[in-house]
Amino acid sequence: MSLKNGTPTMKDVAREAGVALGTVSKVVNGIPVGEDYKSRVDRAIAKLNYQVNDFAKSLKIAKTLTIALIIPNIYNTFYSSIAESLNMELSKRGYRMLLCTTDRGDEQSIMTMMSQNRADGIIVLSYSTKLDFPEGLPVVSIDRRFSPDISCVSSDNYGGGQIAAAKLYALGCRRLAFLGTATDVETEVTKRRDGFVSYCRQQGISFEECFRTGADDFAPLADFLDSRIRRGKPAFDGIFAISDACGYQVMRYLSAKGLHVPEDLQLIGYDGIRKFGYFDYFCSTIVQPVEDIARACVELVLREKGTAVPSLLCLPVHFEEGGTTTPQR
Amino acid sequence: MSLKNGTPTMKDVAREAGVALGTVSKVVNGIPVGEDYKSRVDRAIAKLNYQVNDFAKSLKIAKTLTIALIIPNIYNTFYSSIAESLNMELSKRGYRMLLCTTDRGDEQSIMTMMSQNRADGIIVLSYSTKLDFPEGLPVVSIDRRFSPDISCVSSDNYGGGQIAAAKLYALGCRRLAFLGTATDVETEVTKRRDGFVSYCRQQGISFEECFRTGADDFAPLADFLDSRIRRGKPAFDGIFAISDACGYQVMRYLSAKGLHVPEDLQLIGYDGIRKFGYFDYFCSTIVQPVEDIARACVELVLREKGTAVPSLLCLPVHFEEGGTTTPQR
DNA sequence: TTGTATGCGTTATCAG
DNA sequence: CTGATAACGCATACAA
Repeated sequence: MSLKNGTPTMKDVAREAGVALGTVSKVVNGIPVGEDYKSRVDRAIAKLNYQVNDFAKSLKIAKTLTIALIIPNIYNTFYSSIAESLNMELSKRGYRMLLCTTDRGDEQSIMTMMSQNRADGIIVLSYSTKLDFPEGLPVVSIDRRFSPDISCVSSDNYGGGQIAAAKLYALGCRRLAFLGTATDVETEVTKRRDGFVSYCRQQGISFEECFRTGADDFAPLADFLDSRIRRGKPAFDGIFAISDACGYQVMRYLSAKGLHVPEDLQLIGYDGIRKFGYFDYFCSTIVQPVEDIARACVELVLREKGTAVPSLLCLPVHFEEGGTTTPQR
Repeated sequence: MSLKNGTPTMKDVAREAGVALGTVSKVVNGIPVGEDYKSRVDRAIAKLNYQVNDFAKSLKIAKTLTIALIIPNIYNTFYSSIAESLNMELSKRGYRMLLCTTDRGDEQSIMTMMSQNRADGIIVLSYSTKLDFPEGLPVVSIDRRFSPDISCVSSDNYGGGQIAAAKLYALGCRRLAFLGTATDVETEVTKRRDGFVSYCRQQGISFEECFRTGADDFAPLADFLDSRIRRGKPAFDGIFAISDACGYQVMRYLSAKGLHVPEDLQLIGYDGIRKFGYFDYFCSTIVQPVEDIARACVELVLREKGTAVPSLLCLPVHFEEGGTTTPQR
């Protein structure tokens, strides 16, 4: 008989099993106890359908069993897939995820909020203005290096850029273009360009590049594309866009100009975003290993204090055909 | 000076303010205390940057301050926008959201999990097999009526169907088609068809309909479309698809067949999903009021026990042009 | 109105 | 190895 509201407590289990409270706690936490004791406790737990109260536990061990995820939003398909994978990985380990979106609201108040007693660690994916983190809280960042002692997890942006260039070249493109975003904050994402440029230089491939200032500022790219289109023919035959979203905008613009992809020129994006989250890709793309990234973040943020952590962890990417490149042979 | 780990407790505040512990608690919870007492406590709170420990509070008041969201996944753009809005609305009221995705994992174990002591209420958006909810826990459902005493919030599916039919008709379509999904579980979503059919009948518009068995079963629709295309011309000039995702699949199929949208036929979907979550719509669509739905869900699930709740709450939708209908004048 | 004491469900300490 | 018992931080009935 459970005492009051129906949820059995450890005390109930102890009484049911005829053992002391501490013994139950030990069994629950996997601390060795006598064989017969253990089985009796196990039976009582099963009978009462007992489950530990996370709140009491948290209070006692001074851990929240919660990891905060700071992310711009969750409706952008890339962010949401990251969030989903993180959530799964965390709950698999008995942690909950506290979702903090920053698009509408100041990030700093969020930081102070969780510095108090709401999270045991922070996973942050944010390209926005500088934020400083609460002392002593493990922080793992995605795609951005805040400081040497804050682990950063990202896809292999540099390698991805190389792959994109190599792919375009292999598909017959000889004059390439990189369309990117010139952010005010330095992130790993810029390495996509570096890898691309590196490959082009190394192989002696001619290329151009153009940058916009943000995701909502397409004008520079439009001007650039305009200036490179003569008599309906573009000055290049292969484009590497810094993201699928950027690539999509480019495609839309090109098609408005009467150009056809991939016939007139081929295009590769980055991220691996699918329509509706699970249909076809928006464009041929360098796919980020979202699940691996999530797993790495969780492992790092849950790491024992004191163990050495890498300052940067790059996970491999791969190319996926998505209709904006000519399928090979 | 905070005692041990740096986080000040109520006791610290009491000592700092020179009042009793209970007084601090009262101030924090807005219970009237003497004016001078209150100001002293407030000052101490500010000085120490005190913040209540949610876990201790939860333990004491036997509430988790947590609402569970049960949803198939979070990468589908519609689901993720719902999740984001719910999260914002909940955190605005001091609640956290516990995200439970059901796509990969059994839903029932989730239910029992939260019946124990993890959530004060449940918001569920799931079309999957029957699930029974823990006793005494407030449950609000989206798009599906589990039982008369479980509030259901949805967009005005019936009205949306009518709007779609009316719109197509107003745009000159005279032979319509409805493409839907025949689910095994009855949901509010089916009313999209009902509203559509109702309008057609009422106006004497001829129409056909075809159903698939699930989102991953496009074959029936393909067969249907095939059989209705003669010499490159479809037997109808307007399509209402039960969702944007369905509409997108249809568009893709039609374009593979050499048909042009909206020239050869016009198409309206449902949901209001944008590419990448914030670009243009995939198709002309009936837009769901996601934020309103979220707000309604939160209000209902947080409602005081005993207050009467509606068994069904329909929120208005509206049409948005998305390139698959001919823009009006 | 203010202060005190008790207990929420756990874990951890320490004596048997 | 086991079993009482003392916190953890807070809210609240109860006493002052």
